[in-house]
Amino acid sequence: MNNLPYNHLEKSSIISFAKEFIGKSIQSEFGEEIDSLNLSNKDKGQLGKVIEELYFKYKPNSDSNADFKEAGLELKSSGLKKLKKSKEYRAKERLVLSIINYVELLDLTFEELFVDGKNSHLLLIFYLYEKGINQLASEIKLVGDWKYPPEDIPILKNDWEIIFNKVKSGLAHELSEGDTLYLGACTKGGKGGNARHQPNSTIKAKQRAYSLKPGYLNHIIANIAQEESAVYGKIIKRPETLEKIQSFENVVISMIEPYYGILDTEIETKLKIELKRSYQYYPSLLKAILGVNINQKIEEFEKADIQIKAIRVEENNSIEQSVSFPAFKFEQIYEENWRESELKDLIEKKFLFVFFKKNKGEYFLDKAQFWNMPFNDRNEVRRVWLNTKKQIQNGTIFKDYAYDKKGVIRYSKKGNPIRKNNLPKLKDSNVCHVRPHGTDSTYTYPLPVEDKKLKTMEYSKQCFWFNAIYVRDEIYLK
DNA sequence: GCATGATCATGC
DNA sequence: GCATGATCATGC
Repeated sequence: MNNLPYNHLEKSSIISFAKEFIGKSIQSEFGEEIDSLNLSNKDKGQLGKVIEELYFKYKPNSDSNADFKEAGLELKSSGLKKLKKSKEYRAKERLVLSIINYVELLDLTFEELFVDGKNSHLLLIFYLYEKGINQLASEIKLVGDWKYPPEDIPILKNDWEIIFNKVKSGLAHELSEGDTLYLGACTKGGKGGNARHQPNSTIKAKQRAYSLKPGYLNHIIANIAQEESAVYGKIIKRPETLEKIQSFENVVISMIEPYYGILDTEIETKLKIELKRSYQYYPSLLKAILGVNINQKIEEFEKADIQIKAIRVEENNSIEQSVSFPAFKFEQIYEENWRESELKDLIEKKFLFVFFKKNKGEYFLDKAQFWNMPFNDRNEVRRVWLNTKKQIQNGTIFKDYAYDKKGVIRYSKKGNPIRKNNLPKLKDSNVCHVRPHGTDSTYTYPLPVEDKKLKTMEYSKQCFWFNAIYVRDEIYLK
């Protein structure tokens, strides 16, 4: 290893050498050598491994040591996607760290893994992801190293403990990324064939790896790119606050709790703000309670990728409105399988539900609670997703127009014909359904397959909804 | 009063 | 001009 163009014993040398790779690609620099590596199709996705071998001329290892074991640096490559609107970069997906060995896990401490061990100091090489372009030909866009700052350690440790305790209790098969904030337990490996034994249970569990969740990875990216700016609003100013109250969730709840039982308008008065009665009223009120400007993002929520939902509850404890998500792209569902689907990612996230309850015609803040979807319900969502996909594949979304008693097509207030569809309905599942979600019904997304009845290649935007009854019974009343 | 389709208002 | 979080509107 004496002829290396960097000093493999020194982190700083490795990092600065890595930065020289920015703007290039494996294909552009080592095109002819790629073939000599005899990469299997599986390896072709492992850009990090190839970079290590061709660029660093360093033999990769997959044992429990870090990749650059003398220097204690773990090399990770990951994709960046460029946002269309803002042109900013975001993580294409979570960053997968070491495999969670369910049996040996119980011998390793958090510190051995994330403070001193393999995952403690990362050398991150981000390539620019573009659809249809092989990783090896992708441009290296951003390079930097990452050590967990002290204020993140309590949250990471708490995450690790949640994973640890679930495995210890024989519940490895029920692990979910929504269990945790920054550090996730993501599935790794393809369909079937990857079931592992776990301690204290005879049920086999999917293979999973520790991962840095997309929100947290975006935070890292922003730091490395020096783009961290005032658009983030911190809830937790000092790490000590966190250690004292034990968990991030408790900190957030303890900030909302003082407003329990108080009318929305009184909360405005207390906070010395005036909000308009728009559909954004309750989300805005919540941000104000958390001490964040309305137009700011909340740093911890971004890092942990927490989904906030403001819900109105009626006097008889019913919830009238189902809970919407962003509109999906028909083409994307058509192309994806469940494991890599957007919806699976979404429902594995952690949610913060804040309930505003009606009393004599006015709403007061009733309670706030963190939640993530139980294992069995996630399977039910999968079923609904598959049914949705089937309609898209078959070109059978459109069912019929809505007619009045005289047999004339009904039109909406805005003058658009009302169309009924075959997508999964409220009654088809006790967890979720599909309904329109756009500015109005003329806002469409392209269809991958022509709609058989409508003879068009587009349809009104739709999204998945949590059933209102599900939210009431499984979250509000629990 | 529920189920379903449609749309509002804001912010980027 | 559209994405989004949320809520409205109408028929049955």
